[in-house]
Amino acid sequence: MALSKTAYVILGMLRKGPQTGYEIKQSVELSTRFFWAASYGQIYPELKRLEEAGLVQGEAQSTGGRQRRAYTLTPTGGEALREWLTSAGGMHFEMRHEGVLRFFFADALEPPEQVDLLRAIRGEHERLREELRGICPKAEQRRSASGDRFPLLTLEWGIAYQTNIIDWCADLERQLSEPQTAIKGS
Amino acid sequence: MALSKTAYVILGMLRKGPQTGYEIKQSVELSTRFFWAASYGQIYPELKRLEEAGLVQGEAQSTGGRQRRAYTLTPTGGEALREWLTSAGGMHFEMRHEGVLRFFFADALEPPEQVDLLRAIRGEHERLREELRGICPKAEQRRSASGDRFPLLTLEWGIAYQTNIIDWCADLERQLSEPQTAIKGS
DNA sequence: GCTCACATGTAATCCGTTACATGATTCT
DNA sequence: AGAATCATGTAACGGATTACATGTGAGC
Repeated sequence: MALSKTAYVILGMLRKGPQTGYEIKQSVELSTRFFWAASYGQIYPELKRLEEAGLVQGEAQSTGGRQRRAYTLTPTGGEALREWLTSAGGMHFEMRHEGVLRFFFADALEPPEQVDLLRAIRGEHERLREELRGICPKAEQRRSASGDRFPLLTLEWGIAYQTNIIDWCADLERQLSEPQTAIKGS
Repeated sequence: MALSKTAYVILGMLRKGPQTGYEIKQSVELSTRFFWAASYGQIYPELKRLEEAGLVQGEAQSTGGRQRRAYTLTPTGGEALREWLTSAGGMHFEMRHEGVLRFFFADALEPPEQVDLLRAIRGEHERLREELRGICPKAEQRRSASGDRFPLLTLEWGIAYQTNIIDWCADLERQLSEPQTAIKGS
């Protein structure tokens, strides 16, 4: 019964206490989305499957009319999570970056257009970095409250990662703006 | 008639001259794969679609018995490529990184296991970096031959990118190995 | 009364990988 | 003769997004 990575996202999110599908989605948006996204179309069906498999336990919380179903991690689910976290072997790694892809073909553009492209890439990563920085206070609060520093560490990694791409763009923008000098590789 | 990003990969690869599906796949493996992968299951059907749309022109090269069909970029195809390269608006950006995802949940692990995880992540990125470095000579040759420096620049970006993750892991491995000291965020 | 956030879910669709099937040519 | 590489393609499957459908509760 191999689980999808997204199933582990759910198990991981539930390890600190019961959550509804809606809340899991919110957590994902505030944290893992930058290195592992998940949509409602995955989360709700996956919760059902995990319940059938006995890894989570759902309970309807009928607080009046509004339907709400919170899921708890079962001991079996906790074991599955731990097993995944400690398992060896190739971890999924994938990147799809249209900006870099375009830049790869930038030979087909005029120099000013090449610089425009870099500026556009940089702009998107700057926006993303701001988004991440906006999340920081929340992550810091949670860290103080729960003592779990890992969400904050991954967030800071994300910010550093964005900064690297931004700097790369800025460097190349400068180099490509001065066409007289021979441009070396690095 | 909106084209998929992978269609643009094909158009881009063909802009330097005719290539077969097989050759396109090889080019992808040596270059764009690290920021935009493509499989035979996409390339061959896409070539057919692009031919029907008049963006590429296929020609059978029956050099004996072995079947071989090389595709050429048509003027319309070249325009489509240029239009994409210069178009504004949100570029696709996606990352799925199981290592970082696991680290996000590393609170559920014992400190030594946390360090093991970081080592495993670092190991994979070191292997990837070696792979990229292995490709460098070829990219440098091509650059000298064609004068197109962009493939080499993206390759160097990839190497720098891997290095950043490797350094991040190494830093954290050191920090987490000394549990006595209070560990700050950055 | 209206809008926004809460809340759950499904169906259509897209994108992409993997595995399979087939066969020719070249190199050892 | 056999292995590796060249070469093309399809079918099954899996993973994920998007759009849609539905309704409650709280605040303005």
